[in-house]
Amino acid sequence: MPDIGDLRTRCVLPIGTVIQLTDLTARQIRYYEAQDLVHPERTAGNHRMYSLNHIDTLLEIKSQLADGFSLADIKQLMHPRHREPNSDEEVRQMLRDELMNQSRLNQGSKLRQGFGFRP
Amino acid sequence: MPDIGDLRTRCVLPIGTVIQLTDLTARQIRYYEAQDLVHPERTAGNHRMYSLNHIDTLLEIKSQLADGFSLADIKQLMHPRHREPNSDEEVRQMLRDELMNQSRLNQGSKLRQGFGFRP
DNA sequence: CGGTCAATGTCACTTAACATAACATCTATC
DNA sequence: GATAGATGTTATGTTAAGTGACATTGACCG
Repeated sequence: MPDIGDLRTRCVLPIGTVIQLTDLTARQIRYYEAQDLVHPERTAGNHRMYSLNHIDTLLEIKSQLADGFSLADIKQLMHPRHREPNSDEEVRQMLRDELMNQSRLNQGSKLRQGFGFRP
Repeated sequence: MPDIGDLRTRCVLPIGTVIQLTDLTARQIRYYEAQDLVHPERTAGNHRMYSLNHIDTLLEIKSQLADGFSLADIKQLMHPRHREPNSDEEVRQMLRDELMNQSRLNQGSKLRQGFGFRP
């Protein structure tokens, strides 16, 4: 085995490869970066380079989007700064929800909807 | 974990990354390919793309070269076609030799030298 | 309904990365 | 000292990727 260091964190993948591995468009990938959801490194020539962990993140974003979350929501989930609008329990519920891949048929942002739990 | 398939065999690394990971020059990497020692895939635009297994191979070549083998030797070692000039035992000896990283101070091709074993 | 916003597509233009080919160089070996 | 193996260097062309502006689509909202 090569002495390559941590293969999951080393930024060795150009955006073209990321497109293949995630089935996202370059536009999407760059937009998610603009929204502060991924932070690829740059080459000396300013080209983005991604790690396998970045791939994971992007696939996670893709999955969350498919589940009806907005990018803002996802950002909240990834960096739980000061959880204002929802209680911790609600966040946990969201994560459980996501984990079980249920509730795929809603419209709009789940966080904005408040999960439809308050009677 | 993403459904990325076999990460060791998937050709996702451009030559620039290979240069970083192996500390070889582009010239060397392409030359080894011309000598039939590595066989990267190509993108639609004809750019070489390497897998982690290719990295292994290149590092192996680098190591063998450092041990005094010629590219022709290494090719023989990698594809033992019809072993003519040396007996099986000699080849095994070569491999043992390589494995123990001994005899680093010789000059010329080890195969051409005949290992200095015949009295 | 008309407007706004979020997410993405598309186009134009520029630069970095990579490809090939030819020639140069250095070092053993014959 | 000519030859062959391994690599450096340079020139030139093509592909991949960068940014920025504008268009589009679909929800939502007053």
